[in-house]
Amino acid sequence: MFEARLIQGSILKKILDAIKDLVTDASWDCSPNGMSLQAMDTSHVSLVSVSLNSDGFDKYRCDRNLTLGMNLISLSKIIKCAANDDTIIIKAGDGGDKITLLFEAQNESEVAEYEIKLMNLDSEYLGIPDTTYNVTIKMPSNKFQRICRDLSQIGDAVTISCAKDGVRFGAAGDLGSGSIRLAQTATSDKPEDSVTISMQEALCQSFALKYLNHFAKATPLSAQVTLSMSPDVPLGEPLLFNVCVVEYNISDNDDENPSTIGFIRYYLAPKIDDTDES
Amino acid sequence: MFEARLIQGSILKKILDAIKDLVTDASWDCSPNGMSLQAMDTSHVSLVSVSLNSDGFDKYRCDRNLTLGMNLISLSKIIKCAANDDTIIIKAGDGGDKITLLFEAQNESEVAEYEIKLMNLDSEYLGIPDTTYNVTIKMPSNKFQRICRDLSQIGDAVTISCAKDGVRFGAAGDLGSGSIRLAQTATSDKPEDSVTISMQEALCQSFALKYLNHFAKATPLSAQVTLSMSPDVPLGEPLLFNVCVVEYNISDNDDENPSTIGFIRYYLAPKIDDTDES
DNA sequence: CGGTACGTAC
DNA sequence: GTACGTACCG
Repeated sequence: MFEARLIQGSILKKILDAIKDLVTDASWDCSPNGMSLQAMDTSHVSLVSVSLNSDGFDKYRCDRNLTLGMNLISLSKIIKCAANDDTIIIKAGDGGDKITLLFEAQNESEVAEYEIKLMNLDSEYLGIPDTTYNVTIKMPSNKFQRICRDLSQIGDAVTISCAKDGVRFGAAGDLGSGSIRLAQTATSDKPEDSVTISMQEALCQSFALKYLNHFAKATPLSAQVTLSMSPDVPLGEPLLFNVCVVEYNISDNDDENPSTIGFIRYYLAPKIDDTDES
Repeated sequence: MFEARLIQGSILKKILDAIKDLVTDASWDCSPNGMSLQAMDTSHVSLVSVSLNSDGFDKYRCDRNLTLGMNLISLSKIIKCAANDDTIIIKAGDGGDKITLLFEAQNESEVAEYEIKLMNLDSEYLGIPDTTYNVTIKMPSNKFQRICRDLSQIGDAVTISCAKDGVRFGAAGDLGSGSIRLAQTATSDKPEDSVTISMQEALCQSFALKYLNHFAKATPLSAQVTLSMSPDVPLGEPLLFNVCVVEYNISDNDDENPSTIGFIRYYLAPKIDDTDES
């Protein structure tokens, strides 16, 4: 028996918006600690990881571990049937082949019930690197989204150059080139708008904007985004251990005392400057 | 060395929106007096002229005359990367093959820098007629845009009939016909909404709505538009000397004391009632 | 200026 | 049907 209740159902809508264009099928792993999902994107280039703590739910019960494989496009369609202010309840029986979603309106006079068929998905093991990142950039998520969108006009890849006092996002293409420089903000600035850089050594890496634009769809989840990177490791090291992590906290925003109930992390390998690729 | 600084960068965004669908490539002529651009539209039917006075900029320096040929679609893409409240700085070196655009955010902690490659464009001489127009109609620009859009539903051409007390815009087509009559407003009305007619003799001419709809994209630049025309000259006279001019002033709107910093003018020959054309 | 909504293009 | 860009509204 599994049951999870989230008063602020709009959080689930935002999570689905943030991953459904990247991953079509995935399994939610449910344990007494919470629900989580890991999956490669369709082109097997990036990796998405969602984690929701059990104590972030308004009610959470998980008698034994479950793996709920499903089509995320279908889940997204169903979740869109909930109003933004609905309470969402996810239910699953042990060993069942479906989950039930309940959408309760605030006045409780209306309840919608949807069922989604589950799928048996090959549970590919996803080795998420347990790396310590030397460079961490925390910045307004809408600014990050805007920068990625703007630079997509210029080229396919963004080059991120980071120093202690600021970070530069650059791109180049047929029509010219562009770059945006952000200075680290004073600590007195309000937290939402702050740009915070934490680093041991300078860094310069390139990433495919196509994926970053997909990641940036998580912007409604959090006012700030955290980019974590490490300078290039020596050639020959496996690429998976040298990635960029784009992380958004999932918070209960409507509450008077907002609390983080989980996170969504995207992992992307840097684009190697290889003249072979067009 | 050329440098022009415009605090209200949104003006440049509006100018590009007003011309990019009509002209793909064009040269900006920069002189100590200001920047200007003249170009025929892609189908060589209409003519666009943009002029920005040097004293309309917040800083302007032009050591020697420059011709900056560029793709306006590319320029428009880059300009879209500026926020509406950014300050835009245009820089060009003498004889360089690129210009630099700087977008400064209001808080100055963010600076974007874009470079656009320049092109060598054939500088076709554009004989802009130095005509005195006998009929001038000044009216709200949004009303003109709406009339052109509405009449496009009816037919391909608008017939403008003007008398001292008012003007009529008419069109006819397969599904029927339509016409809008505007009376000259009392002088007491507020300037933005006023309709002002100045003329020596009555006039009736037709114009292709396709082009007028393109011209009307300059509507965000100015609350009023001026249509200038002359009655038909005798047959046999060259058509270029008998055109309609659609003019929008370019103003610094946000300022407490708004000032005109330039204009955008569109020239279009009347559509001759010729049964040969379909 | 940010968010939502609509319309268009893929 | 989905995703993007544009337009309007708050």
